Amino acid sequence: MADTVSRREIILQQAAHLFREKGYPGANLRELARRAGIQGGSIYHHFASKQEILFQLMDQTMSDMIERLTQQLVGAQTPLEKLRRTIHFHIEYHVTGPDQTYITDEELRNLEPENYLKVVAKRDRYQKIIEQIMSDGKAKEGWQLDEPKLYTRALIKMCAGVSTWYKPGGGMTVAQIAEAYIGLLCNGLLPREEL
Amino acid sequence: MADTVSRREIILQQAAHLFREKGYPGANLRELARRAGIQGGSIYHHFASKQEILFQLMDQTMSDMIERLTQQLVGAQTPLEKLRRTIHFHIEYHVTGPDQTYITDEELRNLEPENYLKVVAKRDRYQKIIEQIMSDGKAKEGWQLDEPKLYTRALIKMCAGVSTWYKPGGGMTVAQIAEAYIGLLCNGLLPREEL
DNA sequence: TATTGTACCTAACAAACGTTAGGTTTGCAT
DNA sequence: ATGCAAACCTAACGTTTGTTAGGTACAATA
Repeated sequence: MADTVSRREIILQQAAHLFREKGYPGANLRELARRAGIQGGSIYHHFASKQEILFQLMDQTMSDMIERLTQQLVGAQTPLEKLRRTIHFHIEYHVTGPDQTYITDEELRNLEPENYLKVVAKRDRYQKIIEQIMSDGKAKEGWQLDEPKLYTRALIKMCAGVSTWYKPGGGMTVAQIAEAYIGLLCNGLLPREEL
Repeated sequence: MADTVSRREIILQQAAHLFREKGYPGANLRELARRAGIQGGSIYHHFASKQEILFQLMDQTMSDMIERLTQQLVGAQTPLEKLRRTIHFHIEYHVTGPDQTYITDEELRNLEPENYLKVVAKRDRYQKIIEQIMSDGKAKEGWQLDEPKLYTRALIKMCAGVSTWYKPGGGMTVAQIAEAYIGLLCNGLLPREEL
Protein backbone atom coordinates (compact mmCIF):
# COMPACT_ATOMS: atom_id res chain seq x y z
CA MET A 1 0.00 0.00 0.00
CA ALA A 2 2.65 2.52 -1.02
CA ASP A 3 2.18 6.16 -1.82
CA THR A 4 0.13 6.04 -4.97
CA VAL A 5 -0.55 9.75 -5.02
CA SER A 6 0.72 11.11 -8.29
CA ARG A 7 3.11 14.02 -8.37
CA ARG A 8 0.43 16.00 -10.12
CA GLU A 9 -1.86 15.58 -7.15
CA ILE A 10 0.91 16.42 -4.71
CA ILE A 11 1.44 19.67 -6.58
CA LEU A 12 -2.27 20.46 -6.48
CA GLN A 13 -2.43 19.73 -2.78
CA GLN A 14 0.62 21.82 -1.95
CA ALA A 15 -0.62 24.56 -4.24
CA ALA A 16 -3.88 24.76 -2.34
CA HIS A 17 -1.96 25.11 0.89
CA LEU A 18 0.47 27.68 -0.49
CA PHE A 19 -2.21 29.73 -2.26
CA ARG A 20 -4.18 29.85 0.96
CA GLU A 21 -1.13 30.90 2.91
CA LYS A 22 0.07 33.67 0.60
CA GLY A 23 -2.69 34.24 -1.91
CA TYR A 24 -2.42 33.25 -5.55
CA PRO A 25 -0.35 36.24 -6.70
CA GLY A 26 1.85 36.05 -3.60
CA ALA A 27 2.74 32.40 -4.07
CA ASN A 28 5.66 31.58 -6.34
CA LEU A 29 6.27 28.42 -8.30
CA ARG A 30 9.77 27.76 -7.00
CA GLU A 31 8.46 27.55 -3.47
CA LEU A 32 5.61 25.36 -4.65
CA ALA A 33 8.03 23.07 -6.47
CA ARG A 34 10.22 22.83 -3.38
CA ARG A 35 7.26 21.73 -1.27
CA ALA A 36 6.28 19.20 -3.91
CA GLY A 37 9.82 17.81 -3.93
CA ILE A 38 10.89 18.89 -7.42
CA GLN A 39 12.69 21.77 -9.14
CA GLY A 40 10.94 24.94 -10.28
CA GLY A 41 10.85 24.26 -13.98
CA SER A 42 9.55 20.73 -13.53
CA ILE A 43 6.10 21.97 -12.67
CA TYR A 44 5.60 22.69 -16.34
CA HIS A 45 5.78 19.01 -17.07
CA HIS A 46 2.49 18.65 -15.21
CA PHE A 47 0.76 21.98 -15.81
CA ALA A 48 0.83 24.48 -18.61
CA SER A 49 0.89 27.52 -16.34
CA LYS A 50 0.38 28.81 -12.83
CA GLN A 51 -3.12 29.82 -13.86
CA GLU A 52 -3.96 26.25 -14.86
CA ILE A 53 -3.03 24.99 -11.41
CA LEU A 54 -5.43 27.46 -9.84
CA PHE A 55 -8.17 26.58 -12.28
CA GLN A 56 -7.79 22.81 -11.88
CA LEU A 57 -7.87 23.25 -8.13
CA MET A 58 -11.06 25.27 -8.12
CA ASP A 59 -12.85 23.39 -10.86
CA GLN A 60 -12.06 20.03 -9.28
CA THR A 61 -13.22 21.21 -5.86
CA MET A 62 -16.50 22.59 -7.16
CA SER A 63 -17.26 19.38 -9.06
CA ASP A 64 -16.49 17.34 -5.96
CA MET A 65 -18.74 19.52 -3.82
CA ILE A 66 -21.68 19.22 -6.17
CA GLU A 67 -21.29 15.46 -6.45
CA ARG A 68 -20.96 14.87 -2.73
CA LEU A 69 -23.78 17.17 -1.69
CA THR A 70 -26.03 15.44 -4.20
CA GLN A 71 -25.06 12.07 -2.71
CA GLN A 72 -25.75 13.31 0.79
CA LEU A 73 -29.26 14.36 -0.16
CA VAL A 74 -30.25 10.98 -1.60
CA GLY A 75 -33.02 9.50 0.52
CA ALA A 76 -33.80 12.65 2.44
CA GLN A 77 -37.58 12.88 2.59
CA THR A 78 -38.40 16.36 3.84
CA PRO A 79 -36.95 19.81 3.17
CA LEU A 80 -36.00 19.97 6.85
CA GLU A 81 -33.99 16.77 6.62
CA LYS A 82 -32.33 18.05 3.45
CA LEU A 83 -31.46 21.31 5.15
CA ARG A 84 -29.93 19.49 8.10
CA ARG A 85 -27.78 17.34 5.84
CA THR A 86 -26.74 20.33 3.74
CA ILE A 87 -25.58 22.33 6.73
CA HIS A 88 -23.71 19.37 8.13
CA PHE A 89 -22.09 18.61 4.80
CA HIS A 90 -21.13 22.17 4.00
CA ILE A 91 -19.42 22.68 7.34
CA GLU A 92 -17.68 19.32 7.32
CA TYR A 93 -16.42 19.68 3.78
CA HIS A 94 -14.98 23.09 4.52
CA VAL A 95 -13.33 21.91 7.72
CA THR A 96 -11.95 18.74 6.14
CA GLY A 97 -10.38 20.42 3.13
CA PRO A 98 -9.86 23.98 4.32
CA ASP A 99 -7.18 24.78 1.74
CA GLN A 100 -9.19 23.71 -1.29
CA THR A 101 -12.41 25.33 -0.11
CA TYR A 102 -10.72 28.55 0.88
CA ILE A 103 -9.12 28.89 -2.54
CA THR A 104 -12.39 28.05 -4.26
CA ASP A 105 -14.28 30.63 -2.17
CA GLU A 106 -11.75 33.46 -2.33
CA GLU A 107 -9.62 33.27 -5.46
CA LEU A 108 -12.28 33.77 -8.12
CA ARG A 109 -10.90 37.23 -8.90
CA ASN A 110 -7.59 35.71 -10.03
CA LEU A 111 -9.13 33.45 -12.65
CA GLU A 112 -8.81 34.46 -16.27
CA PRO A 113 -12.20 35.26 -17.83
CA GLU A 114 -12.69 31.90 -19.51
CA ASN A 115 -11.87 29.92 -16.37
CA TYR A 116 -13.86 32.32 -14.25
CA LEU A 117 -17.03 31.58 -16.16
CA LYS A 118 -16.60 27.83 -15.81
CA VAL A 119 -16.05 27.90 -12.07
CA VAL A 120 -18.83 30.40 -11.44
CA ALA A 121 -21.21 28.19 -13.40
CA LYS A 122 -20.48 25.29 -11.07
CA ARG A 123 -20.74 27.48 -8.01
CA ASP A 124 -24.16 28.60 -9.18
CA ARG A 125 -25.24 24.99 -9.67
CA TYR A 126 -24.22 24.26 -6.09
CA GLN A 127 -26.14 27.26 -4.79
CA LYS A 128 -29.20 26.33 -6.79
CA ILE A 129 -29.39 22.98 -5.01
CA ILE A 130 -29.65 24.75 -1.68
CA GLU A 131 -32.00 27.41 -3.03
CA GLN A 132 -34.36 24.66 -4.12
CA ILE A 133 -34.40 23.24 -0.61
CA MET A 134 -35.30 26.67 0.73
CA SER A 135 -38.09 27.07 -1.80
CA ASP A 136 -39.46 23.61 -1.01
CA GLY A 137 -39.35 24.35 2.69
CA LYS A 138 -41.38 27.47 2.12
CA ALA A 139 -43.91 25.77 -0.15
CA LYS A 140 -44.36 22.52 1.76
CA GLU A 141 -43.55 23.37 5.35
CA GLY A 142 -44.28 27.07 5.60
CA TRP A 143 -40.75 28.23 6.29
CA GLN A 144 -40.51 31.91 7.02
CA LEU A 145 -38.52 33.37 4.18
CA ASP A 146 -39.09 35.63 1.22
CA GLU A 147 -36.03 35.32 -0.99
CA PRO A 148 -34.56 31.79 -1.05
CA LYS A 149 -31.35 33.16 -2.55
CA LEU A 150 -30.83 35.54 0.34
CA TYR A 151 -31.07 32.79 2.92
CA THR A 152 -28.95 30.44 0.85
CA ARG A 153 -26.15 32.97 0.82
CA ALA A 154 -26.46 33.45 4.57
CA LEU A 155 -26.21 29.71 5.13
CA ILE A 156 -23.22 29.29 2.83
CA LYS A 157 -21.19 32.15 4.27
CA MET A 158 -21.97 31.22 7.83
CA CYS A 159 -21.02 27.55 7.43
CA ALA A 160 -17.99 28.17 5.22
CA GLY A 161 -16.69 30.61 7.81
CA VAL A 162 -16.18 27.80 10.30
CA SER A 163 -13.03 26.70 8.48
CA THR A 164 -11.37 30.06 9.19
CA TRP A 165 -11.18 29.42 12.93
CA TYR A 166 -11.78 25.69 13.46
CA LYS A 167 -8.89 23.73 14.97
CA PRO A 168 -9.23 19.94 15.35
CA GLY A 169 -9.26 18.94 18.99
CA GLY A 170 -10.21 22.42 20.09
CA GLY A 171 -13.25 21.91 22.29
CA MET A 172 -16.02 21.36 19.78
CA THR A 173 -16.40 18.60 17.22
CA VAL A 174 -17.64 19.30 13.72
CA ALA A 175 -20.87 17.49 14.58
CA GLN A 176 -21.45 19.76 17.57
CA ILE A 177 -20.84 22.89 15.52
CA ALA A 178 -23.16 21.62 12.81
CA GLU A 179 -25.90 20.88 15.36
CA ALA A 180 -25.56 24.36 16.81
CA TYR A 181 -25.82 26.00 13.38
CA ILE A 182 -28.76 23.80 12.40
CA GLY A 183 -30.51 24.92 15.58
CA LEU A 184 -29.71 28.55 14.89
CA LEU A 185 -30.95 28.49 11.31
CA CYS A 186 -34.06 26.46 12.10
CA ASN A 187 -35.19 27.99 15.37
CA GLY A 188 -33.23 31.19 15.85
CA LEU A 189 -31.84 32.61 19.04
CA LEU A 190 -35.02 33.63 20.80
CA PRO A 191 -36.69 31.11 23.09
CA ARG A 192 -39.59 29.08 21.69
CA GLU A 193 -42.70 27.97 23.38
CA GLU A 194 -42.86 24.23 23.70
CA LEU A 195 -44.91 22.74 20.91
CA MET B 1 -16.28 73.56 -0.71
CA ALA B 2 -13.49 72.17 -2.85
CA ASP B 3 -11.94 68.75 -2.71
CA THR B 4 -10.35 68.76 0.72
CA VAL B 5 -9.46 65.08 0.62
CA SER B 6 -5.72 64.79 1.08
CA ARG B 7 -3.63 62.86 -1.40
CA ARG B 8 -2.81 60.48 1.41
CA GLU B 9 -6.47 59.63 1.77
CA ILE B 10 -6.91 59.30 -1.96
CA ILE B 11 -4.08 56.77 -1.98
CA LEU B 12 -5.66 54.83 0.87
CA GLN B 13 -9.02 54.80 -0.86
CA GLN B 14 -7.61 53.68 -4.18
CA ALA B 15 -5.43 51.13 -2.43
CA ALA B 16 -8.46 49.58 -0.79
CA HIS B 17 -10.12 49.29 -4.18
CA LEU B 18 -7.03 47.92 -5.91
CA PHE B 19 -6.17 45.47 -3.12
CA ARG B 20 -9.70 44.14 -3.23
CA GLU B 21 -9.54 43.81 -6.98
CA LYS B 22 -6.20 42.04 -7.22
CA GLY B 23 -5.23 41.05 -3.71
CA TYR B 24 -2.43 42.72 -1.80
CA PRO B 25 0.44 40.79 -3.42
CA GLY B 26 -1.14 41.12 -6.85
CA ALA B 27 -1.52 44.89 -6.68
CA ASN B 28 1.45 47.00 -7.74
CA LEU B 29 2.34 50.47 -6.64
CA ARG B 30 2.74 51.96 -10.09
CA GLU B 31 -0.87 51.12 -10.85
CA LEU B 32 -1.93 52.47 -7.48
CA ALA B 33 -0.02 55.69 -8.10
CA ARG B 34 -1.62 56.06 -11.51
CA ARG B 35 -5.10 55.76 -10.00
CA ALA B 36 -4.18 58.27 -7.32
CA GLY B 37 -2.99 60.70 -9.96
CA ILE B 38 0.74 60.68 -9.19
CA GLN B 39 3.91 58.87 -10.28
CA GLY B 40 5.06 55.56 -8.80
CA GLY B 41 7.86 56.83 -6.63
CA SER B 42 5.77 59.62 -5.15
CA ILE B 43 3.84 57.19 -2.99
CA TYR B 44 6.87 57.03 -0.74
CA HIS B 45 6.39 60.65 0.18
CA HIS B 46 3.19 59.59 1.95
CA PHE B 47 3.94 56.05 3.09
CA ALA B 48 7.10 54.24 4.11
CA SER B 49 6.21 51.04 2.28
CA LYS B 50 3.48 49.06 0.57
CA GLN B 51 3.01 47.18 3.84
CA GLU B 52 2.32 50.40 5.70
CA ILE B 53 -0.50 51.25 3.31
CA LEU B 54 -2.13 47.91 4.03
CA PHE B 55 -1.69 48.29 7.74
CA GLN B 56 -3.04 51.84 7.89
CA LEU B 57 -6.03 50.74 5.87
CA MET B 58 -6.89 47.84 8.13
CA ASP B 59 -6.06 49.51 11.41
CA GLN B 60 -8.07 52.61 10.51
CA THR B 61 -11.05 50.53 9.43
CA MET B 62 -11.07 48.42 12.58
CA SER B 63 -10.90 51.50 14.79
CA ASP B 64 -13.73 53.07 12.88
CA MET B 65 -15.86 49.95 13.17
CA ILE B 66 -15.39 49.70 16.92
CA GLU B 67 -16.18 53.36 17.41
CA ARG B 68 -19.29 53.36 15.25
CA LEU B 69 -20.72 50.13 16.60
CA THR B 70 -20.25 51.47 20.11
CA GLN B 71 -22.11 54.63 19.12
CA GLN B 72 -24.94 52.64 17.58
CA LEU B 73 -25.45 50.71 20.80
CA VAL B 74 -25.82 53.80 22.99
CA GLY B 75 -29.34 53.90 24.37
CA ALA B 76 -30.28 50.36 23.44
CA GLN B 77 -32.12 48.93 26.43
CA THR B 78 -32.40 45.19 25.81
CA PRO B 79 -30.06 42.57 24.35
CA LEU B 80 -32.57 42.07 21.56
CA GLU B 81 -32.48 45.73 20.62
CA LYS B 82 -28.67 45.64 20.72
CA LEU B 83 -28.63 42.60 18.51
CA ARG B 84 -30.90 44.25 15.98
CA ARG B 85 -28.75 47.35 15.82
CA THR B 86 -25.56 45.27 15.55
CA ILE B 87 -26.85 43.24 12.62
CA HIS B 88 -28.09 46.33 10.87
CA PHE B 89 -24.83 48.17 11.46
CA HIS B 90 -22.56 45.31 10.45
CA ILE B 91 -24.35 44.79 7.17
CA GLU B 92 -24.63 48.46 6.35
CA TYR B 93 -20.99 49.18 7.16
CA HIS B 94 -19.83 46.33 4.94
CA VAL B 95 -22.07 47.39 2.08
CA THR B 96 -21.14 51.07 2.38
CA GLY B 97 -17.39 50.55 2.40
CA PRO B 98 -16.99 47.19 0.70
CA ASP B 99 -13.35 47.76 -0.28
CA GLN B 100 -12.15 48.65 3.18
CA THR B 101 -14.09 45.92 4.93
CA TYR B 102 -13.09 43.27 2.43
CA ILE B 103 -9.41 44.10 2.90
CA THR B 104 -9.80 44.13 6.66
CA ASP B 105 -11.56 40.77 6.61
CA GLU B 106 -9.33 38.98 4.12
CA GLU B 107 -5.82 40.37 4.08
CA LEU B 108 -4.72 39.54 7.60
CA ARG B 109 -2.32 36.93 6.26
CA ASN B 110 -0.33 39.59 4.43
CA LEU B 111 0.38 41.68 7.50
CA GLU B 112 3.84 41.49 9.00
CA PRO B 113 3.80 39.94 12.49
CA GLU B 114 3.89 43.21 14.39
CA ASN B 115 1.06 44.74 12.39
CA TYR B 116 -0.88 41.50 12.46
CA LEU B 117 -1.02 41.51 16.24
CA LYS B 118 -2.30 45.09 16.36
CA VAL B 119 -5.12 44.51 13.89
CA VAL B 120 -6.14 41.18 15.40
CA ALA B 121 -6.33 42.83 18.81
CA LYS B 122 -8.84 45.34 17.47
CA ARG B 123 -10.78 42.67 15.64
CA ASP B 124 -11.06 40.75 18.89
CA ARG B 125 -12.32 43.85 20.67
CA TYR B 126 -15.03 44.19 18.06
CA GLN B 127 -16.04 40.55 18.39
CA LYS B 128 -16.11 40.81 22.17
CA ILE B 129 -18.74 43.53 21.96
CA ILE B 130 -21.04 41.20 20.07
CA GLU B 131 -20.19 38.21 22.25
CA GLN B 132 -21.26 40.22 25.27
CA ILE B 133 -24.62 40.88 23.67
CA MET B 134 -25.06 37.16 23.07
CA SER B 135 -24.14 36.37 26.67
CA ASP B 136 -26.54 38.99 27.99
CA GLY B 137 -29.30 37.65 25.78
CA LYS B 138 -28.79 34.21 27.18
CA ALA B 139 -28.63 35.38 30.80
CA LYS B 140 -31.46 37.91 30.74
CA GLU B 141 -33.77 36.73 27.99
CA GLY B 142 -33.13 33.03 27.80
CA TRP B 143 -31.67 32.97 24.28
CA GLN B 144 -30.98 29.49 23.05
CA LEU B 145 -27.24 29.28 22.66
CA ASP B 146 -24.34 27.53 24.31
CA GLU B 147 -21.19 29.21 23.05
CA PRO B 148 -21.60 32.95 22.50
CA LYS B 149 -18.41 33.00 20.43
CA LEU B 150 -19.79 30.43 18.01
CA TYR B 151 -22.91 32.45 17.30
CA THR B 152 -20.97 35.68 17.11
CA ARG B 153 -18.83 34.24 14.36
CA ALA B 154 -21.90 33.00 12.52
CA LEU B 155 -23.45 36.46 12.68
CA ILE B 156 -20.30 38.23 11.54
CA LYS B 157 -19.61 35.96 8.56
CA MET B 158 -23.20 35.93 7.46
CA CYS B 159 -23.62 39.72 7.57
CA ALA B 160 -20.19 40.52 6.14
CA GLY B 161 -20.94 38.20 3.24
CA VAL B 162 -23.65 40.53 1.98
CA SER B 163 -21.03 42.90 0.57
CA THR B 164 -19.77 40.18 -1.79
CA TRP B 165 -22.96 40.18 -3.82
CA TYR B 166 -24.87 43.36 -2.93
CA LYS B 167 -25.40 45.82 -5.75
CA PRO B 168 -27.09 49.16 -5.03
CA GLY B 169 -30.42 49.40 -6.76
CA GLY B 170 -30.65 45.65 -7.21
CA GLY B 171 -34.02 44.75 -5.79
CA MET B 172 -33.46 44.85 -2.07
CA THR B 173 -32.39 47.73 0.11
CA VAL B 174 -29.89 47.34 2.89
CA ALA B 175 -32.67 47.83 5.41
CA GLN B 176 -34.67 44.99 3.88
CA ILE B 177 -31.71 42.63 3.92
CA ALA B 178 -30.98 43.58 7.51
CA GLU B 179 -34.57 42.90 8.52
CA ALA B 180 -34.49 39.51 6.84
CA TYR B 181 -31.27 38.55 8.59
CA ILE B 182 -32.54 39.81 11.93
CA GLY B 183 -35.60 37.64 11.47
CA LEU B 184 -33.51 34.64 10.53
CA LEU B 185 -31.16 34.96 13.48
CA CYS B 186 -33.91 35.69 15.98
CA ASN B 187 -36.65 33.31 14.88
CA GLY B 188 -35.08 30.91 12.42
CA LEU B 189 -36.61 29.46 9.31
CA LEU B 190 -39.23 27.17 10.80
CA PRO B 191 -42.70 28.57 11.40
CA ARG B 192 -43.56 29.73 14.91
CA GLU B 193 -46.81 29.39 16.76
CA GLU B 194 -48.39 32.73 17.43
CA LEU B 195 -47.52 33.93 20.92
C1' DT C 1 20.43 -4.31 -26.84
C1' DA C 2 18.20 -0.43 -28.95
C1' DT C 3 14.28 2.66 -28.62
C1' DT C 4 11.21 5.51 -26.70
C1' DG C 5 8.53 8.31 -23.73
C1' DT C 6 7.94 10.00 -19.07
C1' DA C 7 9.73 12.54 -15.36
C1' DC C 8 12.80 15.50 -13.97
C1' DC C 9 17.03 19.01 -13.78
C1' DT C 10 19.74 23.13 -15.00
C1' DA C 11 20.31 27.55 -16.55
C1' DA C 12 18.76 31.26 -18.47
C1' DC C 13 15.26 34.83 -20.45
C1' DA C 14 12.51 39.05 -20.23
C1' DA C 15 9.38 41.42 -17.60
C1' DA C 16 7.64 43.31 -13.44
C1' DC C 17 8.30 44.42 -8.88
C1' DG C 18 9.26 47.36 -4.39
C1' DT C 19 12.24 50.72 -3.32
C1' DT C 20 15.64 54.62 -3.46
C1' DA C 21 18.41 58.77 -4.73
C1' DG C 22 18.51 63.12 -6.49
C1' DG C 23 16.35 66.75 -8.78
C1' DT C 24 12.23 69.97 -9.75
C1' DT C 25 8.11 72.50 -8.73
C1' DT C 26 4.96 74.87 -5.75
C1' DG C 27 3.04 77.58 -2.15
C1' DC C 28 3.71 80.03 1.93
C1' DA C 29 6.07 82.65 5.60
C1' DT C 30 9.54 86.06 6.36
C1' DA D 1 12.66 88.88 -3.16
C1' DT D 2 14.32 85.03 -0.31
C1' DG D 3 14.22 80.89 2.13
C1' DC D 4 12.28 76.69 2.93
C1' DA D 5 9.69 72.66 3.35
C1' DA D 6 6.22 69.82 1.40
C1' DA D 7 4.73 67.50 -2.80
C1' DC D 8 6.00 65.48 -6.68
C1' DC D 9 8.91 63.62 -10.85
C1' DT D 10 12.48 60.90 -13.20
C1' DA D 11 15.44 57.26 -13.66
C1' DA D 12 17.53 53.73 -12.00
C1' DC D 13 18.84 49.69 -8.62
C1' DG D 14 18.66 44.85 -7.40
C1' DT D 15 15.60 41.13 -6.86
C1' DT D 16 12.03 38.06 -7.87
C1' DT D 17 8.87 36.32 -10.98
C1' DG D 18 6.59 33.10 -14.60
C1' DT D 19 8.21 30.74 -18.22
C1' DT D 20 11.18 28.26 -21.65
C1' DA D 21 14.88 25.57 -24.00
C1' DG D 22 17.78 21.91 -23.91
C1' DG D 23 19.68 18.28 -21.57
C1' DT D 24 19.77 13.94 -18.31
C1' DA D 25 18.02 9.66 -15.73
C1' DC D 26 15.39 5.79 -16.05
C1' DA D 27 11.92 2.36 -16.64
C1' DA D 28 9.21 -0.14 -20.00
C1' DT D 29 8.88 -2.07 -24.54
C1' DA D 30 10.29 -4.34 -28.64
